[in-house]
Amino acid sequence: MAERYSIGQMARIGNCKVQTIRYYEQIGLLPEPERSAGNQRIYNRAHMNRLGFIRHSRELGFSLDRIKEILALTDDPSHSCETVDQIARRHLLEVESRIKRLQSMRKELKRMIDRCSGNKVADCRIIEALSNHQLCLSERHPPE
Amino acid sequence: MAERYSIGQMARIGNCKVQTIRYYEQIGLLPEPERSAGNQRIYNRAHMNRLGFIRHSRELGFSLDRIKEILALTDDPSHSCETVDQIARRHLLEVESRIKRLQSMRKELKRMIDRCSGNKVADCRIIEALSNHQLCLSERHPPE
DNA sequence: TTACAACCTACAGTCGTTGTAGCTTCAAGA
DNA sequence: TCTTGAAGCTACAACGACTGTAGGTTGTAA
Repeated sequence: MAERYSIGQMARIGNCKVQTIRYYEQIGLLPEPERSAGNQRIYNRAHMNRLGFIRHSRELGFSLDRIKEILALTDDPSHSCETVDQIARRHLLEVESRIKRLQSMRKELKRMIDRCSGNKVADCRIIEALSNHQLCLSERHPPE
Repeated sequence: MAERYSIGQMARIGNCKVQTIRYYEQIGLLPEPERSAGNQRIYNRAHMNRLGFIRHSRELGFSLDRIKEILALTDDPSHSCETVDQIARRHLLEVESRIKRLQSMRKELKRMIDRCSGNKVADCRIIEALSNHQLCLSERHPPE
C-alpha cells in the first residue's frame, strides 16, 4: 500500500535536481529515507509532501533556515504556543508583504501587456511601481 | 535639484549591503553612476528606483537574469511588441502562481496561529497545504 | 585639523544549488 | 538469461548571488 518513490520521481515532482534532494538530506532538511537492497533511496508520500513544501517555499524566496524553522514547528508538536505564535506571525507578516508586492507587480505587468497590444512600450512604469520604498519600510518596521 | 545619494543611502533603502550594489554594477544590472572628485559613487533617483525594483524582485524570488530581461524591456522602448508581450506574459504567469501559493501559505499560517491560541499544535497542515503538487504542475504546464 | 565613519579596490568565503567523474544497480527487451 | 541504457550512488568542483575582510582613501563634523 505504502507508495514508494525513487529520487528521480521526487526531483520531477519537486521541480528540482536529484542532487538538490541529496543536499537537503545532507543538511538535515529531509530525513534519511530507507534504502533498497542495492542502496538506492526509497521515499514515501510524507517525504514527497515535505519536499513539496520546501520547494514551494524556496521558489517563493524563503531561506532554508527559515524553512527549517517552520518545519521544526510541525515536526515537534511539543513546542510552546508562544514559540509557534511568534514564528508563525513573523512568517505571516512576510508572506503578506510578498503578496502585496506581487500584486503590484501583477498590476504593472498587465498594464504593460495591455498597452503593448496598442503599439509602443514607450512609458513602462514597472520600475516606479515596484521601487515603492514604502513597502520596504513597512516590512522592516511592521505596524504592530 | 537633482537628488544625490551615496552608496550607503542606497543600501539602506534597498535593504541590502553596499557590496551588493557594487556587485550589481559589476554585472551590468545597475549603470555606472557619476563619481565625486574623490572617486565616490553618486546616485540619483533613477538609480534608486532601479535598485528598488531589483531588490523587491529578488526578495520575491526572481533570478538576476530574469530581472535583467524585464529591465531590458523598460530600458529600450524599441523592443517589438511580441518580445514585450512574450516576456511580460511569462513573468505574469509566474507572478500569479506565486500569489496563489503565498495565499495558501497565508491561510495555513492563520489557521496555525488561531489553533494555537487554543492550546496544542497537534495537527499542523501547513505542509499538506503547500506540497500541493497541482500547483507545481500547473506552473510547469501553464493553461494556455 | 584631526578623528572617525563611510567610501574605495581586490579578493576570499558562504549559501544553495548544479555539474562532472567514475562507478553500481535496475528494468526491459533480444 | 544476458545485456544495455537509464537512473542511481559517492565525492568533489563550479556556479549564482551575495557577504566579509584587508588595506588603503575621502568626507564631515567637532
